Amino acid sequence: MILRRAADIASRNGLEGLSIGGLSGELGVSKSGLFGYFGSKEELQLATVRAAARIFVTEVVQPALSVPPGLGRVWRLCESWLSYSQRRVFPGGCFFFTVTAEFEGRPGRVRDAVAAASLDWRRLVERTIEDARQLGQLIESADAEQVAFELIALMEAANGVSLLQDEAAAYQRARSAIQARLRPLATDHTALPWASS
Amino acid sequence: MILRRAADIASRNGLEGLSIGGLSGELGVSKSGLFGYFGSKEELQLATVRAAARIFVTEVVQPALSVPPGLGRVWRLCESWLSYSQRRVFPGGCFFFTVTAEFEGRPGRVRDAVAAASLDWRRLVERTIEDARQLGQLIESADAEQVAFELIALMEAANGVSLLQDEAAAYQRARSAIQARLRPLATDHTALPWASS
DNA sequence: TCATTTTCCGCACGAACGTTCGTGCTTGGC
DNA sequence: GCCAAGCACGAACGTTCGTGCGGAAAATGA
Repeated sequence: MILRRAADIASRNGLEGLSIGGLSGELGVSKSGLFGYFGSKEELQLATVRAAARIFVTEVVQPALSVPPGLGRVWRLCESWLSYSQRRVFPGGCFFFTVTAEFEGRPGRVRDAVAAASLDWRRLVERTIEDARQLGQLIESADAEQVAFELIALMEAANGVSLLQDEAAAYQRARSAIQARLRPLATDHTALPWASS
Repeated sequence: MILRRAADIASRNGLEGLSIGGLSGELGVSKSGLFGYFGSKEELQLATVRAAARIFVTEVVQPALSVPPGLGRVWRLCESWLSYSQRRVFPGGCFFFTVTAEFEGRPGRVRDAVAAASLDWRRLVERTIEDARQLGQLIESADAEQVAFELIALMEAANGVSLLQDEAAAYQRARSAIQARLRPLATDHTALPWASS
């Protein structure tokens, strides 16, 4: 798809750095032809965000849904996110990390779309943790929103550090920090999901 | 200073979104006059990074250096960073958060400067933690690099979340997460630095 | 086969970008 | 008082941006 390439570029240069002329040149089509597909640059940006969200779901969310709810799914969600970032599914690391930082300052429809996607992701992590708690796999007092905030923080930091100072150890740091955060919350310490891998 | 305004703009729109024409317009000077100061846009960007680093030192590092080394200084460092972000010293939140995400993808002198500043900051946090450990205020097994990675992750996440979904609670989340991370590392639980405030 | 519709390309426009140039105005040293 | 030097200005350069228009090519339906 055209939008796949657009998301690749945007993950590196941001959605403003994504130019219609540059994109059409890379794809070997005319600028006006590509422009006609979307009608405006903003629409191209919005379509790119949607396309990136679909890829994100395929790469991160769906693998986690293949394991049953509980602590195992929480861990798998983190693991598939880290893998998605580390494998450079987008060449500039996590698409939403780049684009979120780019638009957090200014208003507009693109910012709203990015914020909505980011919120969806956080809610998903929260719900996955809350499910694990209600299944009795996490202690009663576990605060899903707080834990989700912290896990996402660790994952995004690994993405950022590994990209800026290409330090692959960042991912291992995130992994062990996540395990250390979840371990005291688990009710059954003999069945920690990462012990088997 | 001219560069103060430049850093403000860049914290919102990035260093590429910082245009010479736009900046000169806001300052009421001519485009070519402002251009003459720097000679190129890249030089303006580099000067802006240096200016932002000076502001960062004043706002974050120096307040922490006013308290003696140890766990108290570690906490103060985190607290002044969160305050610096929350008070919007730069209107777009932490300057380096925005600019780091912008340049992590591509090469060049600006990226190197940003990466160096980011690394300096991480090293400072690591050293501050390591000092606390060697002073006996943290347990022997405390891993300064790992802890620094996690604390920075939490702080930056608070910055990002509060900007994108203007959710001020993010800062409180980061604060309590940092405390929870440091608490089991402290040797003297009766003198935790945040208990007094 | 022909008419109609859709797709996409070439081209051009205006605006904004970074950059250069020539020229006055200010100012400090003799 | 004068001259040299340095600033800051307006104008213009070439490029690239997003965007609109008209026509060729291709696809579609009868």
